[in-house]
Amino acid sequence: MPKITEARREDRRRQILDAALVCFAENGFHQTSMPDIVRRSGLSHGAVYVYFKSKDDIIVALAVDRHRQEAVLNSAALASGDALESLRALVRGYARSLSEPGGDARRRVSVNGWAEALRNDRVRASVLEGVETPVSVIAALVERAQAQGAMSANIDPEAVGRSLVALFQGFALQVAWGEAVDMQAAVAVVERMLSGLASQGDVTAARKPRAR
Amino acid sequence: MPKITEARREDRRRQILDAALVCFAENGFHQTSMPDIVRRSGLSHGAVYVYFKSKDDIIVALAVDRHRQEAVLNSAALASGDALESLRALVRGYARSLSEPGGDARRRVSVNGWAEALRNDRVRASVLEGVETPVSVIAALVERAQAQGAMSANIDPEAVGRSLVALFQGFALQVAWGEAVDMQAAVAVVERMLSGLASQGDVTAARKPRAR
Amino acid sequence: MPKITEARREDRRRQILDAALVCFAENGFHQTSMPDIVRRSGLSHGAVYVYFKSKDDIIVALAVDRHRQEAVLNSAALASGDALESLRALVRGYARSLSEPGGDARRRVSVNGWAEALRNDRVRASVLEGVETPVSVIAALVERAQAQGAMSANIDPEAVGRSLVALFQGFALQVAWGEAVDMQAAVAVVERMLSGLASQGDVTAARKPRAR
Amino acid sequence: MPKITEARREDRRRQILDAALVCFAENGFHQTSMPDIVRRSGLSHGAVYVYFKSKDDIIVALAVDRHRQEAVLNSAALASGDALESLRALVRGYARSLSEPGGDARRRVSVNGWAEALRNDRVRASVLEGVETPVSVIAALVERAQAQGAMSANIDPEAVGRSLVALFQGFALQVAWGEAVDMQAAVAVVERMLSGLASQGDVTAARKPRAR
DNA sequence: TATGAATGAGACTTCATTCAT
DNA sequence: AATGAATGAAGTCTCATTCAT
Repeated sequence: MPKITEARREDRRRQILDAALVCFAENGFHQTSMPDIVRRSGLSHGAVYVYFKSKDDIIVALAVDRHRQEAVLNSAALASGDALESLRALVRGYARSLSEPGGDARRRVSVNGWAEALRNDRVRASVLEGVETPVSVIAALVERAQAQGAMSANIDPEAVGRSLVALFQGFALQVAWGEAVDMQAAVAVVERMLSGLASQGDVTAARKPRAR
Repeated sequence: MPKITEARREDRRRQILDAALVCFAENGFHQTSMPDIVRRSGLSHGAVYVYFKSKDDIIVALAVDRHRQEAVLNSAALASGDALESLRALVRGYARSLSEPGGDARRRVSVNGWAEALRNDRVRASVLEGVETPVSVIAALVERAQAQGAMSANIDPEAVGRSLVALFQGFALQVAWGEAVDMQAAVAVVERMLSGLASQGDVTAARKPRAR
Repeated sequence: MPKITEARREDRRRQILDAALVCFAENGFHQTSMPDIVRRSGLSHGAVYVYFKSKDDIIVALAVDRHRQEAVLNSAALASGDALESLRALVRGYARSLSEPGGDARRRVSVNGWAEALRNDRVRASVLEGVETPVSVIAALVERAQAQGAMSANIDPEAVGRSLVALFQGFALQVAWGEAVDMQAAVAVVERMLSGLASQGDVTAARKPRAR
Repeated sequence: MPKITEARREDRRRQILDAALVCFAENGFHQTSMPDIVRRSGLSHGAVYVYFKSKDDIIVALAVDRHRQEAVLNSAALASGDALESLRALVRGYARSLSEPGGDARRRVSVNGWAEALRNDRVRASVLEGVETPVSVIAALVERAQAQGAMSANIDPEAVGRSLVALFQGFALQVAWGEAVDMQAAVAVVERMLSGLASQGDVTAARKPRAR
């Protein structure tokens, strides 16, 4: 029989996470103090601790939130029939999310999360799941494309997954730094790169067998 | 007139930076304390402050070191004549540096540096220079390849630069996390992708107009 | 006009005190938090404050409870006729209460109460009354024994009271610590000691004047 | 090559322990804050932490100090030849230490230590050793007295040890509380009690002429 | 140069208690 | 009567850095 409604409870949580996101984006996890978050959230010190047991829990909650949002993006990709086209759609989706205005803070916090994942097991779990999922989705699409004859059979599906994910991790990094990334041009290049994986690319492969 | 030789001075500096690298790799910049570094360096607290004015200076010094090492990798690429082959060589060079055994600490610290670059101007300068340089080198190679007719003219050279750099930033991240990245397979995929940028890729493009 | 019956009220009180006793026995008064007590009592935070104005009130209530229980033990002693035998009975009563299984928590909390009595006036009042009462009872028995000729007249009755109480305070302490106190052997020794106070001891005393 | 001499170091330590003793005597361990100790010691906050890793370490250090002082008292007792007289000397020694003017703070802290020993293993170790040592010493003296025929053979030596120690623990408690304990009268009673353990104290006393 | 004791601000978190519901 | 969210003061401890030696 809680004294406040579930909705209000969720509001408070969000209020804290929003405040934390802004602080973390500005100063990183470990140079943001709890007083910073408290101040920005407009709540009292103790109130924050009602909703989150520790600063670490706030960091983890943000990582989980982030991962949950991205999951939606990925799950949609497997629906369509044309595997190659699905891949291209996925690429465009990633690109779009990197161009999203107002997503700055979230992108900066993501980069902080990558570093945090190196030593914080809970963050690591969330972040790695956020990486492994798209890798698997892409690998599945590649396999489907290979089955459809649209992609050369001697390509390692997982390697394609890791490569595309790596590509967008790097883009995310550059965007977070505020570098002048021309996302449209980048997508054009990536689509050319994808075409290198398509079947006709094999001709090349046949002519120039790679050592391995 | 220094009371110790320049060589000894350099030794001390290295001793401190080595200690700091290990600590930072393990715990990140802001969860490593000066006492941690002092302890691991085997020096005294005060001695460390003789060589570095602040903890921040140590972080920056490591970033600069890192950047200096990478510069070598890039500068070599422009020498050879065949631009496309140079690109491939560059790719293999990056891949090799990611597989280098014993480079773990350095790679982990790099990821921390990416986050640090978001808010620490001196680190940012160093890190961004470390990104812009290869972007330019690759763009130059692409332009040369286009001039040689080995690459389609309607590709944005800088976008290729950003893409390849992004790719390896992402790989670096995944490797730093300890994920099972099959670097050899990855290189194979990247070379296929590069072939998508090569001239014959255009033929494909012409034959199979992209939906969008 | 209370909305709940007096019985229910008393139940709640007991529920809280029982929970507090367990917590205090485990962690002491000041390392037990109100949340600890609330959790263990199964009540809500606010409910506890309905029955006790403060944490201090809970501590005092336990001290008073304890004192009330012990009072019974003492009051019985004055009934019998043979003073010396009454003393022995008292000793056996104390010993029995120290051996009582399940009394562990109460004994541990007592020791905490002794320390608390050093600075908390309300606890002090309760605890000291719990000491002064048996001292008086024993002194009265000694005086009666002296009147009956069963005990040397030149013994200070209050000193005997303090001594016997001290003896059992010390035993209580050792038992609370979980030391291997052989209570039966201890009682045997104490009875021997009591016999030293009995009349025939005087002969010795007379023959062998103490140095001091 | 410490920057300060060992003596100065020891001075500082003592300065802190003295301050802590006064604070603990006044308010107990857990109602004394580190700022309290810092303030009274006249040192800076950080300086205290140079000498003691934690508040707990200060508490333990006091317990150890205390135990070391008492050890002297006990070790002396085994020297003399006459076991019964040694026992009496021990009793007078204990009594003297309870009358020592200026020992108030130390006695109050001891009582706090007893409570602390219930849950703090390091304090417990120190405190229990401080109890077990005199118990053993007394038991040894009793055995020697029995061998000398000065004490009835059917008395449990350890029980005597525990009893005498208990007696003085109880006295210490009453003195710490500031009760009007007439130590001289108490010693007189204790010596009578001891005589109850001597051979003639036996019911059999008449039948069993004592050696001495 | 080098030492390491010292500083004191500030970190995270918990607490006893209150009070709107 | 009872709930449990909220308060904000205060707790312990660590930190980057300085400076007497």
